[in-house]
Amino acid sequence: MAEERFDRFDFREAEPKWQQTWEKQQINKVTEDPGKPKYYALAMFPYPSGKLHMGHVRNYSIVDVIARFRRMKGYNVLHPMGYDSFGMPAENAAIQKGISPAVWTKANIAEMTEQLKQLGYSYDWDRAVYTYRPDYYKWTQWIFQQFYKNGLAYKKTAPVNWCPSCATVLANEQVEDGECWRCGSTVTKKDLSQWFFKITQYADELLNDLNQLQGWPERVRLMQENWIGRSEGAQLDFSVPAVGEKLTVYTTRPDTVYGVTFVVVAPEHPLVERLIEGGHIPTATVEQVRAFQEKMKGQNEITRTSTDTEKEGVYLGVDVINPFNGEKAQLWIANYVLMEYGTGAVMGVPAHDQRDFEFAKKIGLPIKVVIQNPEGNLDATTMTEAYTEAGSMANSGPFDGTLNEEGKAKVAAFAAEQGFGQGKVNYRLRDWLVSRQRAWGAPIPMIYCDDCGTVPVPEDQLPVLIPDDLDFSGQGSSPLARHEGFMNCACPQCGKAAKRESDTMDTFVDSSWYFLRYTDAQNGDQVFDKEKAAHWLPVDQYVGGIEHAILHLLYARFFTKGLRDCGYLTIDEPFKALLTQGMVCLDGTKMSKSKGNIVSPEEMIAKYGADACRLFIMFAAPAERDLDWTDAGIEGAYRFVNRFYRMVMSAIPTIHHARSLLPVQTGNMAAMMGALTMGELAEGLAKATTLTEADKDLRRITHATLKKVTIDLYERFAFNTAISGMMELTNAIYAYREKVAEAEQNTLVIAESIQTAVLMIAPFCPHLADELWHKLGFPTSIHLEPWAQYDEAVAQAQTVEIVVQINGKVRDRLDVAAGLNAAETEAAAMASPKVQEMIAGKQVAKVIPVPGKLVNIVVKG
RNA sequence: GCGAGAGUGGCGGAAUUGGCAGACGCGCUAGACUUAGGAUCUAGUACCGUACGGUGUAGGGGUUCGAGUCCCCUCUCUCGCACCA
Repeated sequence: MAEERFDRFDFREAEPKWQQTWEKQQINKVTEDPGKPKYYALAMFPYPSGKLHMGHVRNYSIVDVIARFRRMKGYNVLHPMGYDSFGMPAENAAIQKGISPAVWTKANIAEMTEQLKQLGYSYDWDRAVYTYRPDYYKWTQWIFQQFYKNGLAYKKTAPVNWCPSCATVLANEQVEDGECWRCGSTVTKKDLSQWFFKITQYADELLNDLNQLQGWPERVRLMQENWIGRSEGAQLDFSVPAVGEKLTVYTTRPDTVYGVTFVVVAPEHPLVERLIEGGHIPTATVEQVRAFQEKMKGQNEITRTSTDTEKEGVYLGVDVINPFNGEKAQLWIANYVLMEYGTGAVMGVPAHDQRDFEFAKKIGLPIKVVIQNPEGNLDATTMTEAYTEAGSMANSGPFDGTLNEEGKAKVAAFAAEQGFGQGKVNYRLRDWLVSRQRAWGAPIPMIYCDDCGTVPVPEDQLPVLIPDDLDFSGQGSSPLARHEGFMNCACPQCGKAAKRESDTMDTFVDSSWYFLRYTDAQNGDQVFDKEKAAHWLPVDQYVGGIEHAILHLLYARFFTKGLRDCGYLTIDEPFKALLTQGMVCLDGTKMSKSKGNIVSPEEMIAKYGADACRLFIMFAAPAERDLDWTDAGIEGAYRFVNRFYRMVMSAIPTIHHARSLLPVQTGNMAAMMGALTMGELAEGLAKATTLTEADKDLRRITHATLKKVTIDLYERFAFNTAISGMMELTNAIYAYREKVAEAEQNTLVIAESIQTAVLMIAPFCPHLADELWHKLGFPTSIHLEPWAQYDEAVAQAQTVEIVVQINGKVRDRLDVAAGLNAAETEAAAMASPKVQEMIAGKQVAKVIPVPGKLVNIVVKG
């Protein structure tokens, strides 16, 4: 017989063995089961860039632990995986290396799937989705058309963000500090006709429903709230006598409208052109205006819109009229007014807006106080900054004396009554620009016909396939636009020659609905079965990086609401709870290829095994926080895996011996193989009458640890403390077996503590756990076992140590019976001779007993 | 500038409800076992002090019998937004 390695968990042999066993037995396969509560655990699916990095390992380990734990707790768990596999890197590989994007993508997916399997994640691979495959993007295109039919997708010409390096447009959310989120190039503006999704239609709902998302981190909700940027105010029409038209301004402070001393429009405001065309602006000024416009164009958006940038502008030499009081106000253009927000025109109230104040001071424009402070001493001539606090309206005609907060609505109502304005809500959120001038994405399924206009590709002709003979030599327009066979088609309505849309969809469209497809991934006839979707959704726990706080999470929320309104979903929100995991760092900075500070999961798995890797990454830091990778740390996890293995292996003969003393019912496979079931153990221990103090202690620690770990995994996602609890239990088991004479050791107590420990470690180290479970004599996988039940009574200590403080300083420690009330606790403390000695001759002012914890005696003198 | 979060031993971190600060792990020290060990097991390890004891959770103040935890001020770091009218 071959020598069995006893001192170390042979992960090289055991991990692949168990992976194959699970796959063969299909233990991770899941279908709807009305007999069990459902649980949908989801990790953000990866882009197949090549190999897994530690960030992936962290993300997927967290979700796997949650999924495995929930399964053991009796839930029917949906735990899928897939690939967000359209996008630029594949196309760049095609351009640079001449490999087809599909081939490149497929190879990467194969490699990453292999690694995910090596890590022992419990995915139902039958549900995998691959966004680059026609069977997926067919439905991406189908959803586009549902949105089109329901008015949620439209085409318009607008100044859009353009990344010159990626040669494509970008959504607002994909511009970070004026730079392309992907390549970092400075983004410019271009006027183009592009497809948009009408996310702004849901602005209010997206904002309000954030309140429902109590399972989300506060800061993500806040980021979305800020991004949506709702503001309440009014639009007011100033008149421009020179051209006989209205100039509408947007303001959140209609209560200050009587304080307007100038009006500013964005340099690119159309009114400016009309004033120039009409000859209303002096020639010398026109030159200044043109120069100013040029200067603004040359400035990138960051500098122009930075708070630090000094305010500057040009007086157009034209006046506008305030409709409230008929007063004239100078019309200016200035750098700090943006065409994109509101109406591109603002009223200048220097007394009550800091920006206007600075501008007025610089230029020398008048300042007029119209909100008086409670002291009543606000004076335009002595002000050093704008007064933006509450007050009562002054110099404001019929509104004088009105509290300004009330005045806001009153002024807006008055404007509406008089026909020169109305209350208005504004959002920072823009519609989502989804067109991309790239080939490796889902083609937008639209056709342009000279006679019929824009015509959707009929549903039975979906998907619009990406040709596999694209020319990526990278010249001029996108490869799709250059592909004659793709571009030329017949109009579905009139049959005449027509052209296809050459743009593809933003890859964020693909990832906005992948979690819906998991509920029915192989459906060839529908996007998904409505009932299956209704069964699994919403996602119970979503886990991913904070970098998606706005982009992906906002888009997915929008898609959910959009598909609901198209009649395909019954939920309002896709992700009930969200956990944003921290980054994996090395030497204090995020691991990244460009910085070269990478620890490769591949090497770590090869050296320490998947279980040790998983354990370390879950132990080293709380899930939300950044984690510093250390070699010493994973060594520690590796040591613990082996220490745990030895603990169980050395106890197995004892446990099997205990089995032999008990009757075996026929057909009990586990019993025949020497195993004691958890039920038998509980029963046996309930009857046991000879438990020693050491036995009771170990049982108490076992049950207390089980309780702690259960709560940590169920309610807190405190994986690090769950693991530390298991380490403590391991230490306690070692100590018991070290300190209690062998003849005195209780086999049932040992078996209970050992088996409980193995069950608890199963979600973290699935291979180790199944190996040990098997060695203990169980014929079936531990991952099909129920989670152990803790006994509250056993977990409770019979005696507790209480601390006796005198004036807040610890002076004595007493062992007292558990469950004493306040008076009994106090009496126990006062009975201590040591305490009596220390308070002798002093006046006891007060005694504060805290049952089960401490007693504080306050003495004087 | 605004908003959010964080600051605890040599290091990662724990303290869940205001109640023994430093669990657990790393590192380090010593011992045992060993031909050997960078394996394993055992013990120790916040700081000052020989000790009795004292001091300690970024700094300062406050509430309380009692504060890492609550309140106020200050500092540092991280993230998000950044002239949004």
